[in-house]
Amino acid sequence: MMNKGPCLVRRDRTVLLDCGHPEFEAARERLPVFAELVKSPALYHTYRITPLSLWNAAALGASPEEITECLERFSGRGLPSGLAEEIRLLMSRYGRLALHSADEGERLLLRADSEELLNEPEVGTTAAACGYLRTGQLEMAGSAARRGMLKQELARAGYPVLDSAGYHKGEALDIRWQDGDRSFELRDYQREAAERFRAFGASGIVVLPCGAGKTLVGLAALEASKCETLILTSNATSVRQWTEELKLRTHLPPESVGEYTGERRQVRPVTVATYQMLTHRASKGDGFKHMGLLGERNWGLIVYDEVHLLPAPVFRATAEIQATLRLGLTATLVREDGREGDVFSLIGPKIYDCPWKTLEDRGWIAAVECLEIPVPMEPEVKRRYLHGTAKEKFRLASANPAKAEMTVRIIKAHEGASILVIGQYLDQLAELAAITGAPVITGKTPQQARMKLYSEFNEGVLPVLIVSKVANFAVNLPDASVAIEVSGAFGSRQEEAQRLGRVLRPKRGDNRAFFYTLVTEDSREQEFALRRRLFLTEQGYEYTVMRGFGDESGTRAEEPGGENPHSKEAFGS
DNA sequence: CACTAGGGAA
DNA sequence: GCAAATCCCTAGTG
Repeated sequence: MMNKGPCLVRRDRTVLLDCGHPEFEAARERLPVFAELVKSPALYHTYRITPLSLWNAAALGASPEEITECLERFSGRGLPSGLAEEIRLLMSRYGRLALHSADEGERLLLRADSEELLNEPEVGTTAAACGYLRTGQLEMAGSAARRGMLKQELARAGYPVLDSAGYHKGEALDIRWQDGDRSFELRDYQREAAERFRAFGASGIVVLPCGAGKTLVGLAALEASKCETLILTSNATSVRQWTEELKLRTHLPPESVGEYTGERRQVRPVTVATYQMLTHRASKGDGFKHMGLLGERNWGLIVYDEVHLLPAPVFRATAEIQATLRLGLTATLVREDGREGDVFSLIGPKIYDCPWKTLEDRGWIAAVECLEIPVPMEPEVKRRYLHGTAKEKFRLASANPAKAEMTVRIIKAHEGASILVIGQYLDQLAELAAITGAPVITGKTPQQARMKLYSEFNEGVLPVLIVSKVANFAVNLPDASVAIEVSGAFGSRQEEAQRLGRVLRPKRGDNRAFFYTLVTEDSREQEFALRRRLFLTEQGYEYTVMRGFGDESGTRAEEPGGENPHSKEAFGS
């Protein structure tokens, strides 16, 4: 089909990548810089170049020429007519409109680099709808209060705005690293990310994999900004982690660090709160009781941890406080609700990301082998499957009882390793527990019982632990060297990334880990399984399909010391 | 007053 | 387009 390069570039800004081509790897590394992976069946990956993916590339300093050259090289031929021009046009929009401050910050000026740009109906009417009026050939002016709204609406209309309106100072805070701890140093990529934030002198998002130490990047941002800071994160455990890191790594006195949660309401120079705290309301029609926290002190910086989880009301509130410096942290900038554009406009562009494989090459995270194990249905299950509705089909395939036996085989093959079994349905997990004898942790498991199981698992006393969706949230869940995914949500890319993250911590010895995903053969589960792994595929993870796992018996890896290399023979083929 | 169970929200 | 988990608040209990 393709005679030259690995890519077929189409006029609609999609790119087909041939997975069998010798230059596949090279192309796979370059494409994510400016395109998003949307489909990845076995033979061809489909990428899409969107305005947003181009703007993020532009924010990171890429030029349209580089992108066009890259596409030409990988397609081995010229691009469809007009495509290069379109890429140049879309990308050039980033930076052509800029916001500046005037009148001591009361009003803002929207400046364009050409008169035609302001004359574009999309630009003029959108800005006018935000209350911005023409004040000159190249200029419109309006209220600073509409700063977020203006950026959001213009970006939606296809015209991103470079925000150079600056930030208010915020209350100064004397924050320095705890220098008693000589062993502690930022890793090169953490320093680079923090440096980028400082160099930008503006808001933005840092993307790093699970376990790569995003918290430290956040602390470095605090240290660089030296102002009172509000940190927003996803859950109570994470709040606790932030406050502990703050006390451990910086010389801030404990009374300067506060937690604002259901348990305690401390508003201190550095305050950590949950998103749910901010968005809580007594009942549907009521107002948000705690959104006032955003203006409670003179915050100079707001850190949005797990920014991909940012709820809609916090978006709205964030639109109103655009004069406060913002740092977003996340492992996966993808959202399942399609609001990536609002993250871009209201928090900021991506200012740093590091491909997972790069961290793997440098040994900061484990090298994970991803294996897909097809599991057939027993005739009785198959019969019920064929008669079910679409929804029942997914449920039946996900909870396929034959997965239990397969799970047991995989556990056997990895004797001596720490193994997490992760699933979505409580009854399925209970059944697995009955068969394997391993304990289950679900949302109902009290915190104390969780801690006890965690530490047993950590010490290696407990080899197998079965976990429900708690694995998606629990930041303190111990690391494992093998994860077995037995079922998952409707194609959630984030969930897959989070679960893989459970085995990413570097391993002693050869630094290898295993991620198994059990998928029922000839079922609806397959399509969702493919969707789930899009983000990881984009990051360069390949899932090897392995049929009839463990059929040839007698191959078992055993090693003293717990961390065995899970001998290759056991995974032949 | 401290603690827990249960409801509502997203 | 589903099930499960989370968090916050309140009412009930001892």
